[in-house]
Amino acid sequence: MTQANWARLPVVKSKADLVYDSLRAAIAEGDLKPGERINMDELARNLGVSKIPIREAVKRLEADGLVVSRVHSGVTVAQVDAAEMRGVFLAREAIEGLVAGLAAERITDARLAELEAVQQQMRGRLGTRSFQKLPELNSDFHRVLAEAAGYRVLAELTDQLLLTVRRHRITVPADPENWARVIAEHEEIIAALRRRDPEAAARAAKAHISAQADHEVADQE
Amino acid sequence: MTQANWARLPVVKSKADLVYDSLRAAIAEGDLKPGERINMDELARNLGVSKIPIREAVKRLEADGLVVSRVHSGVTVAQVDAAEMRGVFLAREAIEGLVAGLAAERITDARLAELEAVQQQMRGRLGTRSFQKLPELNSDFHRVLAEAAGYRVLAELTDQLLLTVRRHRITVPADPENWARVIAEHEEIIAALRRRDPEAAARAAKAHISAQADHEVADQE
DNA sequence: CACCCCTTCATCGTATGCGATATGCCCGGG
DNA sequence: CCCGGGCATATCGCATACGATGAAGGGGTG
Repeated sequence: MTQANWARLPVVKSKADLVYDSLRAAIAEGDLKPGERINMDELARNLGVSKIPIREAVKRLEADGLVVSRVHSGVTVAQVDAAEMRGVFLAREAIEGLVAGLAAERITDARLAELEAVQQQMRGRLGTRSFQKLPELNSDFHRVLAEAAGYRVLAELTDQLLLTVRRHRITVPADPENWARVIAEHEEIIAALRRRDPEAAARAAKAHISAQADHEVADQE
Repeated sequence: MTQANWARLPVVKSKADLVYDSLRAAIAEGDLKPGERINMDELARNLGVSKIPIREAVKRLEADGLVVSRVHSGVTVAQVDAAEMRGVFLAREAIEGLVAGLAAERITDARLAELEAVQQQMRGRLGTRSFQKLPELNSDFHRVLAEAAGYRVLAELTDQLLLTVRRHRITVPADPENWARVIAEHEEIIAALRRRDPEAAARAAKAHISAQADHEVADQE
């Protein structure tokens, strides 16, 4: 039964998988910006592979909603619609509230330590004002939390939604004060997890997402 | 800004898209059962196309989590892990509660009529005991409801989660009494929507998913 | 001078073919 | 009788090549 899970982690990665990982990371990091054109032939030449692995990677990205392709007119990185962001945050609030409640019930000490390690790194990065690593660490925090909830599907949903938020956030400049608030709210979630208090954890997680939503989409209307 | 949305509905469908639709439908209907092997060469011969469109379709299905592929050892329809189903239902409860609440605030009369039409069809199918169309209609119901919430992302999440449930449900025989309960609970959701009562709609939707979860995963442990 | 059509080009979509590799069977040894 | 190694085969992964189609620019005409 766990076999199906391991099967999704291919031991040997095909070239298409490597291209997929590369492009996905580039989109997540903002190296490929929304609306930017992707030329498949050029990409194939640059990476030293043929178009086929490129096409397969692009198809997967399209299924993920990260790129859009119009026939015979190129592939572009998907736009993040500001109006949709509100829906994304609402979904995150629902899912991460659920996740935090479940995690409080069943989180192991090892995973709690892992979460605290991520939190510690975020504090360090904030202290040295090296902000560029913070989005990745923030993703790690939410991913570890979601994994602690015990259901793979919840981790996947969390990852998927947070990626959209990261892509949207690229369009706005870094804001140190916001990161300080994020880290403080993460601390509250961790505190509730330490007490194994599902109700408080869910409340803290929902408040965290809600506050972030206010920060990111309030000025859009 | 809405352009990006329309771009995801390609006007002209490539062969890869047709193969994708075909396979996805076959998996949803249960014609391709979990664990079943998919031979790409054979599929290419049967459909009269080369392997390339097949491969691209399979890559998209893999991104959707509907198939798993191990290198040089074939592609199989993904197993639906019974333990994961509990997580899927928890996620659905969170998302569809949110969806129903939003829908109650902003549903149009036209869309409400659409929802009632689906409900009417389900009643008809139950009356004539033609159960095989009910899963599809049930998907329609939840899809229309999610679209009424106004955020594309919520509709996509709903669709994705419900597809997993449908695939799991294939493994168990049809149960007329269960469909009667489903339809009754749908009616309660519709009633709350008619009154434009977000709180009641959310409560009814959550109760609906929760009851279904009890029905489908209770006997698994 | 403006508009339209036609040609040209760039880019996508797909077929074919070959190399790589995991799987399963068969045979020999313990 | 059971187990391990080697070979045949099926299947996948990728490169090359060609056809199809939308986009853009230039020239001609009203």
